[in-house]
Amino acid sequence: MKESDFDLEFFNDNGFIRQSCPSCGRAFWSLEEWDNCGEPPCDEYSFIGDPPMDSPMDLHQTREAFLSFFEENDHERIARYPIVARWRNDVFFTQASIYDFQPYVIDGTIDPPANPLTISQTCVRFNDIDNVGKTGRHFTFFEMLAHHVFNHRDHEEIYFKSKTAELCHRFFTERLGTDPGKLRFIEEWWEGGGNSGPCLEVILDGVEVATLVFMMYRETPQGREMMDMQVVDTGYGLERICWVSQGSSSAYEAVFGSVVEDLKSMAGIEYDPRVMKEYAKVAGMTNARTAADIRHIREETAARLGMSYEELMATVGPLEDVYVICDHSRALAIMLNDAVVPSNVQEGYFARLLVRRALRSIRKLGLEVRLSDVVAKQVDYFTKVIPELNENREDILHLVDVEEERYHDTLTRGKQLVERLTKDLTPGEGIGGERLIELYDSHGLNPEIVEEFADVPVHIPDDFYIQVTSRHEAIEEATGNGPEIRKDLPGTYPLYYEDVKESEFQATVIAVSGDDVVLDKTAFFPEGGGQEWDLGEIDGLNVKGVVKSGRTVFHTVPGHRFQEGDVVTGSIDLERRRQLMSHHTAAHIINGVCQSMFGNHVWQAGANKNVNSARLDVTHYENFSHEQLSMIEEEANRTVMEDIATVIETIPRDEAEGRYGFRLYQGGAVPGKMIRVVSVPGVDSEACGGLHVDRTGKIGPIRIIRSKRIQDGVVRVEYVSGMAAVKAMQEDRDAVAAISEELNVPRQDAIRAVERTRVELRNSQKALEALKCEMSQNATGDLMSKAVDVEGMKVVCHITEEGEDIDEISKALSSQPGVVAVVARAHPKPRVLVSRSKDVDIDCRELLKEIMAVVGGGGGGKPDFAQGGGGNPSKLRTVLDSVPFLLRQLRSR
RNA sequence: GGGCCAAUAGAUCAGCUCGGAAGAUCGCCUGCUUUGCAAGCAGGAGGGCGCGGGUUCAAAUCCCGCUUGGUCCA
Repeated sequence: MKESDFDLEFFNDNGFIRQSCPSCGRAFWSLEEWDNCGEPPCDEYSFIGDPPMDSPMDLHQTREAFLSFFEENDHERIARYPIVARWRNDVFFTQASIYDFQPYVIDGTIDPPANPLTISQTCVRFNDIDNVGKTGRHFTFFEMLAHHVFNHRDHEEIYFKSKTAELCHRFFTERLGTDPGKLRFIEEWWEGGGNSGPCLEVILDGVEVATLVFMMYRETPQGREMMDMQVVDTGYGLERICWVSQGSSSAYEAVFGSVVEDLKSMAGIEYDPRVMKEYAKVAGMTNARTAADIRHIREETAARLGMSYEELMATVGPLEDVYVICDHSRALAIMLNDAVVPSNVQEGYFARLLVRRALRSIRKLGLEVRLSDVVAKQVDYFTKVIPELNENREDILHLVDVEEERYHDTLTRGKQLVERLTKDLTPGEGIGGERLIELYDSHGLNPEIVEEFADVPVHIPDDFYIQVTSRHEAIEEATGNGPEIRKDLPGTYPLYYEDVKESEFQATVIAVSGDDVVLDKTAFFPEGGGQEWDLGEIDGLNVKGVVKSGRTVFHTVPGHRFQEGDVVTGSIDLERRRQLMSHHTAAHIINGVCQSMFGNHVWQAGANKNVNSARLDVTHYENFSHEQLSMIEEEANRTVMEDIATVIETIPRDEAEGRYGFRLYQGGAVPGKMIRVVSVPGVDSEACGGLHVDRTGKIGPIRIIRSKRIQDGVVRVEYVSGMAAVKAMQEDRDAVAAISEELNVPRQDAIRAVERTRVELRNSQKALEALKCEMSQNATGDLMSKAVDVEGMKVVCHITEEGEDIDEISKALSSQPGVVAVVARAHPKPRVLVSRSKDVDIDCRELLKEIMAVVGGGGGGKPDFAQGGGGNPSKLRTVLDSVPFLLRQLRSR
């Protein structure tokens, strides 16, 4: 057996005993000797009703106890990071405190904000969402308390394994008053996100209260490598510790404070602590993974209490719904505060999921409460630790209301759908199988709701959700890799950041590859941040494109003959650049205006600025109205006219974040220690690598063209500014002038004139149609007089001339009594209609068949009307003449 | 990022399986009945079947692509 990773000074000097658990076989350290490792399923909870700590703490007290303890022990307390991990593109949400420092702190790109540090990080995880409310310990939203150390090999070690275990032990014993002998440290191995290392699970009275990870290795295809950075990554469950301190029957009872009490009394729930205690114990023993596990927990609990499954569920069921509402409303408050806009894609979907699940629980309990009211309680409860919650209060609650309304609409649609569906069922037939799955998967109606809406039996298979999942599993995608970065070339010095108005420069060619030229320095701005590249010339040759790869700028200069070492002269098309800068600064202003106008949930979701037009995508729950677009336009132009000096500074990342917050990262993740921040003071500050005007007045007019909802939760604002805006105004003016001229009216009357013209056109079309119909009616008299009598039927055959309406003539003829009408047209393609009066007994299809047999082509229809076409038009005359004969033949069969 | 469902009259939908002259209900308009209202009776208007291709004598209907909305999953 390999030597222990945890032969620590702290354990050895203080008399800890290394033991091995007889049931799971894992090694653990403790001051006392134990029968097992203490973690379920080897052991069960023993703190319920008998907390091992000095005094019960609420959530806020627990957090404060932790953070202040580590502050007193030389850790710097830092603020939480947002719950949407915008600095990363591999995940949506912050799921652990270490996420805050990945990848740039861990890989050494930037320094940690403090070292060592302590934090309470807000997190969400959705993988166990089905267990929330049921197991007594699962949450979607939780806080991870942590102390972190980043030991780089170039610096002296701050502390590592031994001190970590010591601090942990001291926190539980000294600060919380836990009996030292109760703590057990299980040796484990941790792997995640391409890293790995040994770890200790800290067990207290049957529950894992902390995990101490020592991130030391990088897992590569070549094997395990030691990292330059040795990281202490601890995670203490705030909710767990709070729960243990109270010894309550479930974590939910401990952490939700007054919110859970309010809901219980609203729902009129009587709480039986004896049942819940047993339930929590059994749940704690089970690694709840599937619906079957949950069922097992319930059966086991019922057996222990000597009651039936149904009796147990009558007690536990409503409580579970209360807990779900508490959990989901809390997660929503934080997520919406951190600017998640509910939608049907990406991170927004998880917000929608929470809203809908919470509403279902409210519905099940029959509560007369809006979800936003519950979220408001959570906002109130958390605002003392997250002050922005109060600032964003209105915005958060509005988003919840909008989303509740959306679900209401879905249910209304769903109800109609189910009613229509059940109408067509044969008596006794129910809804089940594929149909039930489709109602959920395509229409958002889960089986319980369908059951409620339907007045027929609904058969819900036990593995319903598994079937839904398997539908989605079938296809696995292969995502392509991004463009390769050439790292073999030296960097290009960016002259464009020094003086945006300097158009001429000299530089030396340092590499050549096909049409691409690399210079030692350049004033050409490469494509980036949604801003298009500069155009211009190098030694008189046109530059077609400029891109940056890594730190190297490539100029595409077709037909060049440059060689390494050549000294060249570049010149920039400054007019173009001025336009691009105008569009770029305008984007920042529009973004800032939208945020202050509509709320904190508005974020940039994408942008593009070229020379003729520009667009900015922002997160928002509905498209902007014309009035709102006008307001945005007015406000943006006001900012322009105030002629504010823009500020561009390159400052350390932590300083920038401290000053402007995470709103900086409108354009997404930005690597590096130093960040270039572009500010329009009082309006907007963003990390941005683009080129900007130095005063907002230079933007010129900003003109919003239109907006459209490009996906649920994202609105695209199309705009132009500067000379492009002037051009757009001119185009509009010219268009209106052209329209008025065409209509021969003064421009202020143009709209009325267009309306009138449209109505007139429409009336004329109607009149023409009526006229055609009338003419056909009139023509019937003429045609009827030429009718041939065949066995009492008046047979009319006619080939239409130019201008006659074949359909109307056919209809008019057969609306008279006793008629068989064959109306044909030769151009542009042969077409034959056979119709008859109601009182005539022949099958038009058979007659048509005979006719088309001669003409060629095909046809078909109904007994009283058939139509066909194709074939040879020159045969029409002859075949129509033979219709009386054909009819007689048919009759004689 | 991916799967599924949908788009037809002002609104809600049928018609699509299996191609053959575009329907229902509500709402709207006119008239009658009623002191008035709700309603009832009689009549009427209202439709480029989301867009673009293709197959066919013929497409709302079948095939392909797109747009818009909904929904589920990650």
